[in-house]
Amino acid sequence: MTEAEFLARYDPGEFPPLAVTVDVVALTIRAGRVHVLLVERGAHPFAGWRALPGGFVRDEPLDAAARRELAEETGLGDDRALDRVHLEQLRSYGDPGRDPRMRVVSVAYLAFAPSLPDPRAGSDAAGASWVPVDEVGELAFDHAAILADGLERARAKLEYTPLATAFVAEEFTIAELRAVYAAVWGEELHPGNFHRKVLSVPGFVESTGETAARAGERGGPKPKLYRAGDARSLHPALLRPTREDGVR
Amino acid sequence: MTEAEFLARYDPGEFPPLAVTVDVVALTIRAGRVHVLLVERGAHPFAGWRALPGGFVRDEPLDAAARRELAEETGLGDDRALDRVHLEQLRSYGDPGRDPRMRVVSVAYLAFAPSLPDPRAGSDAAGASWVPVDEVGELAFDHAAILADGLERARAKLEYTPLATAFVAEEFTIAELRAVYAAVWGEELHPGNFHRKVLSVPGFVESTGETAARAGERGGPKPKLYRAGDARSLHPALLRPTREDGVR
DNA sequence: TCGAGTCTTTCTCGGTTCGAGAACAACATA
DNA sequence: TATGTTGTTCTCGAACCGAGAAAGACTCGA
Repeated sequence: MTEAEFLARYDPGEFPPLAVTVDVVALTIRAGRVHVLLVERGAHPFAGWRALPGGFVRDEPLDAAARRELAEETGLGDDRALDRVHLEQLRSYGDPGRDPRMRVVSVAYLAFAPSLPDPRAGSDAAGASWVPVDEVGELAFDHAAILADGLERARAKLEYTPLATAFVAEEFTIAELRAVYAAVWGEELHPGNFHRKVLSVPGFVESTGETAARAGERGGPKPKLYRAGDARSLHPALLRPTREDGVR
Repeated sequence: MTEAEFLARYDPGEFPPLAVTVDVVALTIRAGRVHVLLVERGAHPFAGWRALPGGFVRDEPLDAAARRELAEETGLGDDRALDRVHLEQLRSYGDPGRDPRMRVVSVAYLAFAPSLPDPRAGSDAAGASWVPVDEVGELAFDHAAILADGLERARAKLEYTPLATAFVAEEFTIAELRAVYAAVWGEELHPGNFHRKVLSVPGFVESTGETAARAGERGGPKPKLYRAGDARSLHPALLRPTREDGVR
């Protein structure tokens, strides 16, 4: 049997019905707090509940599906702002029963974005909005668990990758970078030590040679400006302040 | 429309045909070299090629499917040895065209096992065997890329998790643990420094108080025995010997 | 305009960790 | 018994880290 013959005989119907979706955990930072993009579901199941943006996969790669869903829900489809969004696969969720309609395997993606404008509702969602992660209540399906996994992944990746630069504008100050770490880790960092570490890691940031036009709202000198370097991992790493021994 | 009404009207056929499989990257260490479990495909497509063990997902959680496939391909279905295998999700692969038959989304799993016996071929595979990873040639589908991703994940997880203990027996020596690191990272480690670091990380290993009955084949004192501790991450981490700056 | 407070940036200091090397005893093999 | 190998412990200097502080530069309110 040749490959062509096999293809002709192949019957997709022999597999039980099963759908694949992508769900996107899109994170950004506003006013020093981590926010996640949520939509309000208009259709059953979980009508009226809030959920992660997502939808069924079409004839496209998985990451293209994730980017498409993100563009639709933010209403930034044609905007160049989405090009700067860092997108990576989180993991897949496929427990039977996680969707009451049928077996649905969802490939979750994690997106990191600089501060984006408020979304306009796309066609799929009754409404979309950025919600502070500590004010997110119950979510549809198992989306609360997916969000928790995404946040933990983000916290971990700050340690050993230059991920924080995805949350700030193209040019940024060390203090803005420190604010990203403080928001995601939920604790303040020593400004002096943070400054020393960031500048000592090769390829993390590079100086633009320029200085911000204005200082912070409450005073201080005009900070220097930096842009992201070419490093893809941080050596040495920027470790989180010591966790209690119990966590391990 | 109530939830029940919605379920009754729901038509799974409106989605394009699509299949979900699990593929398993099962790693073990034999004679100081990393091996991966491969099967020889008996059916089209890629008949005669080697591939990762895997198959279609049934009415079961994804990780249960991965464990089932692993049991079938190793022929260790009833054996208690599989309980000691560490299994975790790697990531999903779903590019259109990765399977010539139809759209197939594969959820890849990564398994770490102490030295297992040679597999007996299961029903799905013409033959299964442990192959040194540096002797693996071309593989069916995109399995070579999946294997590469799995190896990179394994290398990274050795740094900050007690994963290495999954490759050794329940009781082990520090030297055996060091051999795991040497095999996965592909370079020798300083015995003295490794010893100091492993014992200094809280919860990595705990002493059994006993000593091995015999020394190594080529001499040396009888080493002390340890078992895995209760830590789920290593603080401080066991960092890889410095990579070149170019890699970053 | 002046003073108080804030913030960036740089420096110091002591404790901890790390890599490299060495010492020593226990053991296997020839 | 002689020789080589290995597990374990130790030393030493360099690098790194957390905490604290100092010096300016700046904003805001009095």
